[in-house]
Amino acid sequence: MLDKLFDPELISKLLVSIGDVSEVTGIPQRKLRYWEDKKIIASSGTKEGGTRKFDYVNIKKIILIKELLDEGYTLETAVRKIDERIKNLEEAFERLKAKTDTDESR
Amino acid sequence: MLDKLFDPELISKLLVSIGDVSEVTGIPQRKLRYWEDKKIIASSGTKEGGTRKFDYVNIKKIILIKELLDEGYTLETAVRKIDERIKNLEEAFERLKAKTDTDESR
DNA sequence: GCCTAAATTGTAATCTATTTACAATTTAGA
DNA sequence: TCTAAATTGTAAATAGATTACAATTTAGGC
Repeated sequence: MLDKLFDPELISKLLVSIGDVSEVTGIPQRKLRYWEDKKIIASSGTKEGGTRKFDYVNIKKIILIKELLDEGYTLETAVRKIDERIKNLEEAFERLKAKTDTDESR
Repeated sequence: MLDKLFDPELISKLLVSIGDVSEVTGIPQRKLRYWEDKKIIASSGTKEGGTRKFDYVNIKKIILIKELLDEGYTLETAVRKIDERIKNLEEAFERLKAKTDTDESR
């Protein structure tokens, strides 16, 4: 059944514009672009010459970075500290997506 | 902890543009606007005079409608048939959000 | 086949949202 | 006080979306 409460396949496809990410996270657009320039976060699904879109994992990452910045960490340190958590999140996501796939093909 | 794998609070705030919803679901933008006119789906977070944004539940709804249309149901029947499922989905979502709130304030 | 209502589609003109690329400014710590 | 990191400002151009008009297509009953 495709309508499990949280469908990881679908959630990972939800792409949010920079303006809306800015609203949700409280981080100014200009700063989000700067963080992307510095390869701290990545926008996805962006067509050549098109507009940035952020997915769930990257938005989560932005929120975590913000929390650590508010606690006084530098940007670099904040990123280093959440690195492991984000990696785990991504992996858990991939596992769930893979599981959904096999469930469906059964 | 704010970084549970699926954070319903965050997921419900992910707003997707009509163009991206169209890509994800395979339903043309024009048809999505028509469905909204007919009150079958709702766009949310749309500022006055701004652009439509669709949330997770409505995108899920669009996918379910599409499945039933492909099976040959009329639009009206399709909507009626998934009505209960969508209601359950919304309720489950609200329960999880409420739970997250209390968890955090503990 | 013909008729009707539902369902879908087309598109021009306009407006909103975002982009890039230049650079300037502010902040924190040695 | 000096330096590198971090952030911010903005103009001009482009991408993406809106509305509002209407036309067209489709399915089912007769």
